[in-house]
Amino acid sequence: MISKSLEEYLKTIYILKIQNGNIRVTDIAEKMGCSKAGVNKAINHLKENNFINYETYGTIELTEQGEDLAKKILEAYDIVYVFLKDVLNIEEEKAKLEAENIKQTISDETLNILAKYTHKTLGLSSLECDYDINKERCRNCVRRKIK
Amino acid sequence: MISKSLEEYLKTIYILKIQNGNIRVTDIAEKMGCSKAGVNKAINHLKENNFINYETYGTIELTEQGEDLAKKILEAYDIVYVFLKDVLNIEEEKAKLEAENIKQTISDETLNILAKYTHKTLGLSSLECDYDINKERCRNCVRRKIK
DNA sequence: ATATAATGTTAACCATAGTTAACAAAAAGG
DNA sequence: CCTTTTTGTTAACTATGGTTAACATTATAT
Repeated sequence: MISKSLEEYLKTIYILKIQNGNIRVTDIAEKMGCSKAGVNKAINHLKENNFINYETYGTIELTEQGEDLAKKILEAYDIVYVFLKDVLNIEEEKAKLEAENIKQTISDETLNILAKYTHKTLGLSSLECDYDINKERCRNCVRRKIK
Repeated sequence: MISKSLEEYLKTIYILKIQNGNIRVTDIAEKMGCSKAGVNKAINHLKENNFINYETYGTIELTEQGEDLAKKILEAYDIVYVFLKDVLNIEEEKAKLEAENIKQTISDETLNILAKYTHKTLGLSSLECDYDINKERCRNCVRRKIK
């Protein structure tokens, strides 16, 4: 298990790789509002734990394990975000900020239940929701709608 | 602002004072599953921040500020707990554990919204819910039911 | 090609939040 | 009342997760 702090770095790396293709320590530091030294430490921890490949002064590449975890972190974020925004009707920007924090303290089981609850509440109850964060995505899940 | 860790100590002190009347470092350490040395450090921080009165080898007393915050922390816990248990139908013990964690990352505003949502969802929609964690409790709020 | 700028790394430091082990004080029992 | 036990405190240490400042490396521009 990796810390929530390192998960945030991993998530940022994943997002930046999709957005920018390449990825530099400076980009991560800017995006996360922290020092390059902090990023350097984090990526070395991520490397030790086999979530990224990295050699000093080299390029940052996610391993399969790293990509899987990054996706899972984003899934967790989305589940909480949609619940806050569409079920509780919390304003978008506030919901984003809040989802970022809340997702870090929710268990996988509760996330699954919350995803199903949101799905049902938003009027998709005729469709069977088989969402499981650790397995395949539910093809009909409300989450797909915001992608 | 006090850390989430110190809030947990404060909450435990408040609960133990209600349950046991008096309160000792050892009680807190047992309840929280940590060392007495850890408790000692925590109560000194709480003292510095005016949440408790304490002199070395003396008795621990909550200040007004301390009692207010402890109550607020318990309110936050209850809001999340009831939502998890009665809205999401999560099993009681799991809901307790989870509420303990989740409450630490939710803002006051979102807690207020969640309390109102739970209230409405559990079929109390004919009653006006004016719950605000920083003000008076809603007299008709679902939260009152579990007390 | 080389000076300069941008980027990345490392060392030394800080705060939080805990630990164990040794010690001090208070309470309890005989 | 004095010994033992319980309780509380302190010092030294650990880990995480940051920081700044100095330095190293790489990239860029002329």
